[in-house]
Amino acid sequence: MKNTVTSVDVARLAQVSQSAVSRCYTSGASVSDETRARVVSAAKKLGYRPNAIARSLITKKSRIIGVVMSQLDNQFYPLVLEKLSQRLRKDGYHVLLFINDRDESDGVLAEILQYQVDGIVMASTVLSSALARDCADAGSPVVLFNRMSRQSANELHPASAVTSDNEAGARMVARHLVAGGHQRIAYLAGLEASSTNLDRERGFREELALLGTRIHSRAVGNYSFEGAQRAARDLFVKKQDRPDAVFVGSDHMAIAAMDVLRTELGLKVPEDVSVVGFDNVPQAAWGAYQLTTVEQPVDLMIEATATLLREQIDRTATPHAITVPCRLVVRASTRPVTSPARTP
Amino acid sequence: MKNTVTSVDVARLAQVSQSAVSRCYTSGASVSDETRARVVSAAKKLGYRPNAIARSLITKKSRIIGVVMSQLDNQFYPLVLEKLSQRLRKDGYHVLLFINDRDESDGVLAEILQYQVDGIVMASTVLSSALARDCADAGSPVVLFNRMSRQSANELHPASAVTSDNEAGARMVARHLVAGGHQRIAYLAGLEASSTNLDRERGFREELALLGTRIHSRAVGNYSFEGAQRAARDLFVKKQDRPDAVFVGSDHMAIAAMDVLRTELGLKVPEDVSVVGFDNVPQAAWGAYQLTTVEQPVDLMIEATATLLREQIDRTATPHAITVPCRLVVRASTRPVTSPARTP
DNA sequence: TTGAAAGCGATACCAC
DNA sequence: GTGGTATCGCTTTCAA
Repeated sequence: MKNTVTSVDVARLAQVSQSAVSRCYTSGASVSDETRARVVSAAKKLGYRPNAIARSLITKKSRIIGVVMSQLDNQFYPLVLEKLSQRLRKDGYHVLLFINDRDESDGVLAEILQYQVDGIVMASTVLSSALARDCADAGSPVVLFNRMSRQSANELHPASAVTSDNEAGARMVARHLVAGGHQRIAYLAGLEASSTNLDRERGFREELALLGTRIHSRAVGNYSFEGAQRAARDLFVKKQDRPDAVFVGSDHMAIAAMDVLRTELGLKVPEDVSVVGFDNVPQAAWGAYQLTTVEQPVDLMIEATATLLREQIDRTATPHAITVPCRLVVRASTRPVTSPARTP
Repeated sequence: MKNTVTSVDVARLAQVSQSAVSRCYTSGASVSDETRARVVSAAKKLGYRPNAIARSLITKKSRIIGVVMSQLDNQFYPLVLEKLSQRLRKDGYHVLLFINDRDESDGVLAEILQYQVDGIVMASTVLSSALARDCADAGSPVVLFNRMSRQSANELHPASAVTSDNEAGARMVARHLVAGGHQRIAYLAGLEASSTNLDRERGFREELALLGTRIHSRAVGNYSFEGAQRAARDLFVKKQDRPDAVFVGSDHMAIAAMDVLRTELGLKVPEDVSVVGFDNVPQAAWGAYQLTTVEQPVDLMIEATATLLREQIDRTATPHAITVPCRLVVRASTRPVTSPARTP
């Protein structure tokens, strides 16, 4: 922070008032061509850049959005971060990033709010719902990304949220696996308290029931790579009555699970066991695995996030939730529907 | 940005002067216990939080570091981002994130500078060196992460930089592969103009020469997943005189290459071909591949970055470069040194 | 220790 | 269209 050249300096050099300089940098102000020319040239000569901090102070708009995230090792989130940052930039916003590491999460909020952010996007699974509420209480527009909060559902503490239709996605998986002739279908859960996991598991369970079957076995991976490795071992270590398919609560965990299946347990995917993920990570993540997955439409979700933020910032609508559809993309990690297993 | 409760409000409620309130929130100010107690209680009652924007305006310190990054699909960078953000937070700094998408890069600088950041970390490969120079010219402390700039080397336009010893790392790879008995060693290059790639390739080439051999074949992947896939096809598609080892310029590309080798070309790693990467991506990235790689010590690099930033911010040292050692971690993607290939 | 007052660098409203 | 002036919320002398 060394840029010591101010609008006053420019005004002096350009022989105009300081107000005139200011007008040249605020859109929709009336400045004569001549004045503007002199200001611009003076500004260039001095290397002047308007001070966004000072501007924020008076306009009461920082043009900064606080983004709270965790689990950047799950490739879904870097992807979201990248697209979100680009999308917000189009609206003239910048991203102040807060990465929270499980335990600590209260300090984050206080720090965010001090920076007078215009809005907050919470894309962190490990964040307590209370936090979102606190933000809302503090008057800051908040959008929950990929998670709903109980409070918002109850309309007690309104917070906007954007999610994909996790339940419907999970139902598709159930139908796909049953149609593929699978008999012993396991579920590898994410963080049990998270809304995504609750919705996915519920949809999966209910649709299986409709199809006359049920979850064969279940383990918890807590949305972490190591957790999913352990869970996969638990599910598949015993040879008898082994699952012949597993629906994993996230792509990130699905990749971990497949590693274990193939490398440690010598199982073939999908010959021995079909694997389905959820989320939509870039190909660089699943690579040769050709993972069948329920894709969340990231672009739509980002767009919805931008919309919800705008609505709250402009106070043009009250907080609400947007749910976008997701779709099942079948790749080589599951057996085709007309599978040998179907006609044993 | 709605927090309309100011220090004046608190002062009124606490029956003290506004200055007194301010002192309670600046470390090293003298306030009596009684005054502090009244202020704190009033602040809590009103939900007061000091306005960081206003503070920055007067102190001329925003406590914000601009971080410029690209290629978040390369897992090395999310990892860096996470650790960097946490490290800077310990110093009381926050991260304003700029993700630049190849083409556009000039606009970024201007936007960063307007926010009066206290410093800038450039971890983007696609950034022109000129940009770093511009920042330095503007008087902003800049640290180049994982890349050197020609200018800084020439001492013409000083910029701090932290890199690992890419050249030494590449030499280790050369020795490892030759010791493993490999005869036809290929190099899969990253972005050809980048300093990392230049250093890695030079070290590799020179060490091979010392060992009495040379690069058998070479292709360019430009540090992208797709580019590396194509490059791997080019290198290995012809069955005759195929390389029996390949040093890939980054882990991200190495994973892409291994995908192609195993899935498309039916080659076994490391039986048919050994693969070595470079960078240090989390296990979630390479998973079952057990990739041999040159690990850059991320924590050391982050620490160096924080140090270089401090030095420049406090003007306690002139810009300079820090190079940290890296180490070869041998895993299952390369044949052991006492390999059958050695005694055919 | 405390309060009054002077800015920090910009925007916004005002007459002209 | 243009220049003066109050103001944004805070830190910082400076007397008291």
